[in-house]
Amino acid sequence: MRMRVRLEDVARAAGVSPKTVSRVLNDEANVRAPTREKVLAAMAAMDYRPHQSARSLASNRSFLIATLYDNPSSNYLTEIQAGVLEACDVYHYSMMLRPLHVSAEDFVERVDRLISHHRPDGLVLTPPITDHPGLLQRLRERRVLYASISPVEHKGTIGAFIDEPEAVRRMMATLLSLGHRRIAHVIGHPDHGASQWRLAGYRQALAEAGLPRDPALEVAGDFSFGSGVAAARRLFSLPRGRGPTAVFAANDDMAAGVIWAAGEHGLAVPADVSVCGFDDTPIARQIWPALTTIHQPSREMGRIAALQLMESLRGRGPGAMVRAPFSLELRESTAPAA
Amino acid sequence: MRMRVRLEDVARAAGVSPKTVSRVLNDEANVRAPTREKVLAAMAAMDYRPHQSARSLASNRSFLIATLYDNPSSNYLTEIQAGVLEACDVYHYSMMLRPLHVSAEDFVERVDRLISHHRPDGLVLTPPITDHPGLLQRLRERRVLYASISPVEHKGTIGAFIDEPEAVRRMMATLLSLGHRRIAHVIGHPDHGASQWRLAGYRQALAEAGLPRDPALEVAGDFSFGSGVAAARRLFSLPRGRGPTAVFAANDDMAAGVIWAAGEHGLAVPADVSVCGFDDTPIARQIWPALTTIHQPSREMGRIAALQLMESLRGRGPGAMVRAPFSLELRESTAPAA
DNA sequence: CGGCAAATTGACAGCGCTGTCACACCAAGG
DNA sequence: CCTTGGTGTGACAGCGCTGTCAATTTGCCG
Repeated sequence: MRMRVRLEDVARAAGVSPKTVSRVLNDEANVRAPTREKVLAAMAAMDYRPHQSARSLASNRSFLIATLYDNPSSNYLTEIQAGVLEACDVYHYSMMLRPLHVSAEDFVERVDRLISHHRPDGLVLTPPITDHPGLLQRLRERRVLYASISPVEHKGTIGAFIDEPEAVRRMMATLLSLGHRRIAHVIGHPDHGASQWRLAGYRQALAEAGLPRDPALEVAGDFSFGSGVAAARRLFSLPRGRGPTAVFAANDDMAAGVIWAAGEHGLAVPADVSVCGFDDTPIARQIWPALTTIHQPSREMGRIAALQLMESLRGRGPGAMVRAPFSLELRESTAPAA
Repeated sequence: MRMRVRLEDVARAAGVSPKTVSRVLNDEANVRAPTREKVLAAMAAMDYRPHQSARSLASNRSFLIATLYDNPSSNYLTEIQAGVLEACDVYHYSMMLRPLHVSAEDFVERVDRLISHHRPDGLVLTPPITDHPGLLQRLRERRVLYASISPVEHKGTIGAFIDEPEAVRRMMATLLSLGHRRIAHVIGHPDHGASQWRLAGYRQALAEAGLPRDPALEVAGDFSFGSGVAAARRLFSLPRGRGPTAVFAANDDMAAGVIWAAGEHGLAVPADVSVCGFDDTPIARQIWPALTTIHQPSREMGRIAALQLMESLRGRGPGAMVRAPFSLELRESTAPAA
């Protein structure tokens, strides 16, 4: 096998110094156009591939970003991940993935070790890691740049989000307009900001519609399928007339659990009870009946967050917190109240 | 912020040469126990973290493995991925992920570029990439080590697999013992070895049971939920008495599609038709009724494959193709034939 | 105790690239 | 004509670690 082509070889071929090739490679200013052309031509002709480790060592950058998550929903995460990878492709970065447990004793320390070990140039944080005060503080101390997806606090943070309160309002309006009056809510994992927004939105919508709030209809979950099943069992065991005619679950996995439990209890969806979710992960279309839900452009959000991160790494402006559009997907799991 | 601790600093503190610290770091032979202790103590005391890029540059290793996939099933992949990450943790490797399209013109070239760019020490291949002759040849040419998960050809390859023919046999035996005689099969993606095994196993089981083979009951799919729906629509449209009483789908996603289509056609599962899948991905428990399926320990297989890879990278033996255990999960989607 | 092989340790030169700074060159102004 | 200041390019010294090979120490034998 041929020896690898090094920057020095390109320099020789182009008749310039290695440093000039380095300049072209890094897209630096102050290289005359003809020189740049010559170098680019030589690179192409020799099929030059820079050695990342050497670049990292010399320049103290890693061309690596790490995506941190602690999320039981593999569907959601796969989407985010795909978006981040798309963005990495554009900027010739690579990505590493890191599953974590926010509630673990050594959570911050683990991230710390990750940073020391792999020295990523930046991080992409996903909920609920976006909202861990201890971690955020540590990152600021270490001057590690990060982008957040759907964080609770937008100020001073770059990343992507959707207008959650508005989305919840739309979902509740839909259920109310179908004539539902006894609407239950399956609450998400308490560590997630999204759980708060969705619960608050649910309560506010009831209040605005002049409906009473029934504590029996607010059931705790943790975003997992199983917790949806458990919550639904409680709801469907309520005495006649006190149970819900519609269930708004804080995410799709739990909504799927609710539908599963409905089957178990001999309830037909949507004839006996309407069910809706949130996020529009693939499972929303893979269950029967297909789930009415809020479509959250997770992949796009991953892409945007990573782009913001890499642009601010490159020093191209400070980056921003970008609002992504959501949509309400009306499918077969909801129907007019009986 | 303190300057980073370098190997040289540890050497000074331990009173040995940098090279000796390097030896300890790399777990090399020929370091006396007391020396090793001293060095380890100094490392711990100073919280030393080696600089990966420097290691890579000097030793021409990257401590990186790449997992390549082209698989529509995010559940399956998430599991594999988790297993590979577990193994990476043990050996202090990192992993990168690469989605690809085997059928793309430039498939091999893309992998080639990936290798030149990131110089992973090894690859983990997942189906159907495990069986792309062009790629395998290229990898051998470039002397890139790889581990395969469920490849068609085991010879000369390291990785993990399950005894597919035996698993299919068990599944078919179960359906037959429930009294089913008209059993349909939804075939997987033609590029995947698993599709061949599962189809062959299905046919063989019918033959051994003395049942006729009905081409109308063998329907093509591609492992996706949607293809399961499409296949089932065809099956459920067969004239009375010619349709199946049980459907064996080549994976869970398609089985979920079949159940979805059953709902659409007003067929009850399992009262009117039994359905079973293969893989036991999370969706198997998240639909109603829960899916009878073959549990494939995907996570474990990912872990094993990555371990085999890293052990052979370390020169600890040649690595092996390891058989992982499967199990039949009897759930609610199957029942005796009507 | 000398002598030899094996085990252990260290000196040194890079790995392939970029930061720093010096130098060469040019246009405009005095 | 010589400055001045900006722009473009190159020389050189590392970045932090490991491979090579030589030097030293150790263990063991007669």
